Formats: sequence, C-alpha cells, structure tokens
Amino acid sequence: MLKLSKKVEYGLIAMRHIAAAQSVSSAKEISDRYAISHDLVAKVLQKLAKAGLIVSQQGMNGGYTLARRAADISITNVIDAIEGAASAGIVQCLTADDGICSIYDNCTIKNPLGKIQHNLHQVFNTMKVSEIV
Amino acid sequence: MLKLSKKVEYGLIAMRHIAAAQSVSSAKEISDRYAISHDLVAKVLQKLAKAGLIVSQQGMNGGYTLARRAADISITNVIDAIEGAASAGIVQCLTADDGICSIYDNCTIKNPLGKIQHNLHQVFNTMKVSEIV
DNA sequence: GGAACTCGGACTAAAACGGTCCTATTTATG
DNA sequence: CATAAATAGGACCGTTTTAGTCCGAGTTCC
Repeated sequence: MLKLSKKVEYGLIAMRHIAAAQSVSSAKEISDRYAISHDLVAKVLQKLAKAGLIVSQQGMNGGYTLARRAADISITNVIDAIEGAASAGIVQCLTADDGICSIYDNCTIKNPLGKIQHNLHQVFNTMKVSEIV
Repeated sequence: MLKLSKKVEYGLIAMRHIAAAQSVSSAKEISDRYAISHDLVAKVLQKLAKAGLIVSQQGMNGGYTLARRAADISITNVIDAIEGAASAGIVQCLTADDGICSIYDNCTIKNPLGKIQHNLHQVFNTMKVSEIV
C-alpha cells in the first residue's frame, strides 16, 4: 500500500542512469549495472520512450537518451509514463473520469482525500529527474 | 499503485463517522450508512481499537468512540493501525529494518526516494482526523 | 435466555505484480 | 550480405495482495 511498483523503481533508476550517461544507454547496460531483469527494464524503457521522456535509437549500438533536460522531467512524468495517467488517483473515485464511487454521495471523505492527493502530487511534481542524478 | 487500500478508505470513513457522532457507533451503523461490507468494516474497527485510536464497548448497544481528540489523530495513525507500521515505506529497502535491497549498493536512487518518502509522510502526518469531519 | 454487539481466525475468488519467453524489426559492422 | 546487437511488443505464468465472506465464541443489556 502506497508502495512504488518495481517498474517505477526501475524506471527511476533507468532515468537517472540515462541522465548521468555521456552517450546512449542500452537496456542491457542498465540491467547489468543494477542486476535487474533485462526484459523488464526493457519494457519500462519502451514505455518511457513512448511517453516521450526518452528517445530510442534502434539497431546495433542503439539505446536511449533523454528527450529533454533532466530538470524538465518530474517524477510524476515517470510514474505516469509507466503506470498510465489513470493511476494518478489515491482512490478510484478520484481517479476515474466517470467518477464512479460505490459509496457515492454517501462518501464523506472525498474532499479531504482530494486535498491529500493534491499534496501528494505536489511532492512528485516538484521532484525532478535532475535532482536524483 | 500509490492507492489507498479499501480497508484504509473504510477506516477513514469510520473514523470520521465516529468523530462526528454524539454517542457510540457500531459497525452495523457504519456499514449501513455507507453501504459497506459489515464484516470488513468490523475488522477495520477492531484494528483501530487494538491500535488505541478508538475504544470499544462490547455487548448490546455497544460500539466505538474516539480514544482521544480528533485533532490528535493523524491519517498516518489510521494507516499504520490498519496496514501495520511496516508498510510505511515507499520501497522495500526503506521499509525493512534489515535494509535488504536486491539492488544493494548499486542503488543510486535510495537517497532521493528517502526524501520523497519523508515528504509523503509529512502530508499524512499533518492531516488530522479533525480536518475530515 | 435471547438479541445485539465485539472479537478473531479460516478461507476464497479475483486482481495486481513481477517476471519470463518468444518473435519481429532495425541497424552498425566485418 | 550475413550476422550480431539493439529496440519493439505480445503472450503467458506463478505468486502475492486485496477485498471480501463465513463461522464460532465471548460480552452485555434487557
């Protein structure tokens, strides 16, 4: 509960590695360096690339580089890229666009939870990849 | 990911209810009022009682009342009571006392994660039950 | 004694998580 | 041109967590 998933954890490690690297970084390079599953980190990198946080270079000697400055990439960006922006809610009624909530209008804690969520997001938004290098 | 569990959600609803109530509140009263599983909310209440956040009154017309002022109970208190204090970490290497971490000294993001975790805890520590009533 | 409670263990279905495997495509290099 | 090293991505799987049920037992009021 309230734990970061391994994917996000690997994503952050990878982002830091790429940000600190001089040239392109391959999935193998990262998986070796941190003793992480290659396939898994590769998938995470693909998601980060698809989200536009890093750019891929295919083929031999390929790999990834940052798509923009590390100071312009927040932890929220990384989390959203990997988990999907829909995971942004602390409870489902704050997450879903449809606003489905079984407790419905009986729910007395929706507003305070919204405030908490806002504060949490602030934490992740404020911290940039540049700060973890 | 980063979602509150249903138990915690129910726990917060229950705490709010009890804090706002004039007399004792039973599990049935709460489960009826918010259309929640009775057994589940009953278990949550037991945990809250065991953690000393609320006091139980057994037998007929029994139920629960706050053990101390709502302003003196933080969201962290509620979460810890329900999930166990061991769940306090954002990643396992920050959670476990043994400090086990597969990435071990290769882990480059431990310190920044620690900072993030500290900020998150601050959010939950600052918010009190009295603020959700 | 019975009704309405709390207490708490055992159990289960479903979903999420962490991870593997396999195949296709792209690209530098000998 | 063949091959090796990469990315790209779908399919699958075992384990753990989650959310919830069920049941038996103890308590207290009427």
